[in-house]
Amino acid sequence: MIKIDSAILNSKAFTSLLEKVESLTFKKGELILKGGEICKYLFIVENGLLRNFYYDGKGNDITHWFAKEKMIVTAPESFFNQEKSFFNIEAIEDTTAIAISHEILEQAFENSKTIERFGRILTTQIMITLGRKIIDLQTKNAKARYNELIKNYPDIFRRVNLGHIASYLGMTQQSLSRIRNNSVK
Amino acid sequence: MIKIDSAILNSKAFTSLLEKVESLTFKKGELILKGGEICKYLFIVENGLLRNFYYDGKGNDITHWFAKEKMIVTAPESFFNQEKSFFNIEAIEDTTAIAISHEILEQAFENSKTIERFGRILTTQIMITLGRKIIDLQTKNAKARYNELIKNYPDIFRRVNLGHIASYLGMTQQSLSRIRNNSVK
DNA sequence: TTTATTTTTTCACATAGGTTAAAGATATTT
DNA sequence: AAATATCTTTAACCTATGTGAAAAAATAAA
Repeated sequence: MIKIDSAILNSKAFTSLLEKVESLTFKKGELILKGGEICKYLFIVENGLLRNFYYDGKGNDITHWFAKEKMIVTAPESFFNQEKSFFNIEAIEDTTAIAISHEILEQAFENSKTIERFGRILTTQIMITLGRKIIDLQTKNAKARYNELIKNYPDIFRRVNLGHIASYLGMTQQSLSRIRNNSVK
Repeated sequence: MIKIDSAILNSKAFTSLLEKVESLTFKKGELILKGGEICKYLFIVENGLLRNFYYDGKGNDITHWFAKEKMIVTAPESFFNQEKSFFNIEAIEDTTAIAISHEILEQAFENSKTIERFGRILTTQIMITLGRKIIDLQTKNAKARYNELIKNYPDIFRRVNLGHIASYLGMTQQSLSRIRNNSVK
């Protein structure tokens, strides 16, 4: 979950990039990108909520990433390398999002050092976030991971159903329910 | 575990960056960066093997990242943001590594679009790799994660002790041993 | 407001992998 | 080559979390 700084969103280079892009709308429940397709867009959510998730076709649905207002989401390996996507993206709420196409973004990277720099810093922060998540999965138990999320992103619990949150936290929905209610230490 | 493409290593922009940096040597077992310190360098291993690991002070030692020849390693959040490090770095073998300081790299980012671009692409690939690892931890059992590593990086097993590999794979050393020997499905 | 649908909780039971401790191996130092 | 230190395996036991199924609650639709 990566929020884009307003200073950047309002920068000259960025606003001129945004002039070239479309804003798309999605209905709640809509599947925006299906695994196996090539991801055309990187989205910046204006309003609503998107989630990126892995689905293995056998019932494993793992939320990888939520994106609410001002947050960014895509299927990274697919969008940046223009290969078949490992992830899916869906709208959890009715959503409008700025959709930056691969072509437009690559042009922007070519033409603007500021944008290139912004891209580098953004991916660096995501890299850091994901690295922490790996360590959390390996060192914290389910209860501690839950507490961490509720501390840092309490609003997510109001907007997303618990099944998605559970998989994001690396546990089953039943475990999350058990943690929330029963007194799991 | 991210390998740097030779074409990039040999590019003009990169070789001119490399003229400005030092090559450091470390003895096997040497702690290069201790959690809590600020990470000065991003390393590109020339010879030997480094590992980045998390240590919580209570016996949890989690290998996060191995770097052998031509691979890159640092403590990302510390190096890029110049804040106290969450991770440690140590030499697993006698190692020589190109050590690019934060200052030099930031200058290079400023002065060279090629380097800035390289940085962006590199962090993008790391982001993708870490994203996959999260899904693997959540969907694959210990045995499957082991098989994956031995398929993709068989040499790591020859050079690194099993305790480090086990924590990299998100399991205890005893579990790894059980998987290797007993017939765990 | 009734009916249908989706989400959340509950519960009994199963199990992968953790824990603790010790014994074997292997490597390193004296 | 003994002695010491480090690494790996083994084994018995334990527990956090998964599984499967159902009930309860909430939400949406008719």
